[in-house]
Amino acid sequence: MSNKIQQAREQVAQLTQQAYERAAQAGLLPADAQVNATIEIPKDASHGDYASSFAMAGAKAMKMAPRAIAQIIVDNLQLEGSYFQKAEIAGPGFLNFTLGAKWYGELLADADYGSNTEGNGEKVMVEFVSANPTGPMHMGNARGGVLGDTLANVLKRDGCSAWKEFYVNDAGNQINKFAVSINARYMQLILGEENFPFPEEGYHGDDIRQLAQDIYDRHGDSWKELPDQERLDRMAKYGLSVNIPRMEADLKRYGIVYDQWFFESELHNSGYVAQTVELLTQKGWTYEKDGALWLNTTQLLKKKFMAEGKTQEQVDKLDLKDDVLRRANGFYTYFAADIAYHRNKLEVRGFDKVINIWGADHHGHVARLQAALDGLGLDGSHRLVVVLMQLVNLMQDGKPVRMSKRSGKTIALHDLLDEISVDAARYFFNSRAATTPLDFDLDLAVRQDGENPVYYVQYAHARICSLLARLAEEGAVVPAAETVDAGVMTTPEELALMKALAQYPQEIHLAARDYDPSRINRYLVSLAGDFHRFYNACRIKGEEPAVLGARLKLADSVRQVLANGLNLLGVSAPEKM
RNA sequence: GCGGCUGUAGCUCAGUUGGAUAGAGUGUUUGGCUACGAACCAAAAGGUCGGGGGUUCGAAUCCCUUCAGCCGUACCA
Repeated sequence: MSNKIQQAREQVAQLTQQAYERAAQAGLLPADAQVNATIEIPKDASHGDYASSFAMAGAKAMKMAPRAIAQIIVDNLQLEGSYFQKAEIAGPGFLNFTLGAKWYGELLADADYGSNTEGNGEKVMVEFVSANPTGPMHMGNARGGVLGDTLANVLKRDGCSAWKEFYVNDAGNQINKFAVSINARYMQLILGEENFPFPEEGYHGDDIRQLAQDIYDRHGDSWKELPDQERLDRMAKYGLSVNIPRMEADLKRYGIVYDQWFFESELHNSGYVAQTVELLTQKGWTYEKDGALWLNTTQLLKKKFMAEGKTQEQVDKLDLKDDVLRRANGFYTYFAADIAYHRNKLEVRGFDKVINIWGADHHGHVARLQAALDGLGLDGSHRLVVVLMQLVNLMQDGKPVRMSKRSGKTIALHDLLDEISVDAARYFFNSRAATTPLDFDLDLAVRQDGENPVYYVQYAHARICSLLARLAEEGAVVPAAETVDAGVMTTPEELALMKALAQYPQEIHLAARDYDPSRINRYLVSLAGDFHRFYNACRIKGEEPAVLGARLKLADSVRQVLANGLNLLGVSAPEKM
């Protein structure tokens, strides 16, 4: 659907400018005044549909009172053939424009709801969840999952080419801890719990015991005699072979299917991490100290911040530190692998932009990763976008429940989905902008009633489907758009509903632009509300044919937008409830 | 110290480029189905937009300052 909101806005600017030029030519207003007018949609419908600040903004340049300017503009406006039926002066000098039948007619005639072209086919990757494969996914992953999945959907509808990716951290210390933990449980099975100490830093969850039990069931105590390193390698390999498909299945159940699962281990095994670090060295960004290889992050960050407009003084005040890329023991750090991974995204796979959904506790790593990519000449400062997601507070009985992976007391995603519907979970986790903490009320979440706003939206959809079906039985079908006269719909409820429909493409664009898919939730609730009010105020059945047809068309358009919007969120649009 | 996020109605939160009387849900109070779905709608009540300065025709929004809460500042990932 073309963006009717933008079109009307542009026309207000155009009409106003033309009126000004006409008046200037007639000597009524000073010529060649540069006026920077804003055009907005008034909150109060009695102020018209669009308001221009032209007269107020031009008062200084023209040395005239705003209302006097406004009067001359209105006198010289030519609205024939435009989207508008009238323009009035109000308040300190606002020019208030009211939409007419032409605009509403085009709106209903445009059937493709929500396919923008603003994204210009930009190749974008959204990497999200990327949970450690050492245990079940938790509430934070549940939020990040919806956020990333929905954002990618929104970007697609805005005209980008969006790719969904999961980065599997199957290398490094966490995996080592994972192996050591399984190993300890395995040895305890054989030797008895008291005869083999469980490592202080290990994972304490029951899932680790289960993995050890599985290994014991299959192989008995035959792994006990293996050399330590080989036994640990086998433990890790087995654990990952169970956990990764399990994560994939849990996410699929949650409505999330990735384009690619990318393994960190491949970056190491192929030598790409080493090669990337070597490249940084060639560019002069590294140095050796205490046996380790360091990245000169301080310099890179200073360069980045200065380029962003910070002063030397501000930059000097910052508490910056360099980072280790290769440890004294010869192993590469996670940071080194992350640089290589993002180089792969931008350089090897050629994404124009990469978006990462990260927990807010990782915010300290954003600037340094961008700076490292800058150091590679990849412009990470602009091409890497990190959406920092505030953590989820699990609430029960009005009190926060502390989560800790170490103690094993986490609420897993699959447990959550046993309690509440996927629809409710997906809607709930997308109900707030990523930057605000989310309180997840367990008591509320388990309720599957009207408390959750998702039902309000779904109900509107089901209501329309039912309505259309009922009328179809009586021979009243949705008319073709070109036969509909939108001008017969004049009640405030009908006008408000049509304007709400027109807002959809704009919402998609803003959600994409701000990386904030939670806008879609709020929009859908608002649209559903506009529909319910319309439904309550305007009857369809039994009305005269022109009105019946127009309202039927309107209801069907709302149904389509609700269905499209819910689909973006990964929430079902039921025809019956 | 330095840095990030947050502070708006009793509660949970919206608030596009600065705009007109700061909104919605929920909760409270009161109404509306012999009607196309009442999982709905309508009305009332509820505010020092954390505090203080500044910029201007005009500030929840921009700038400065200050207070409070959460988080980060590893040769962990």
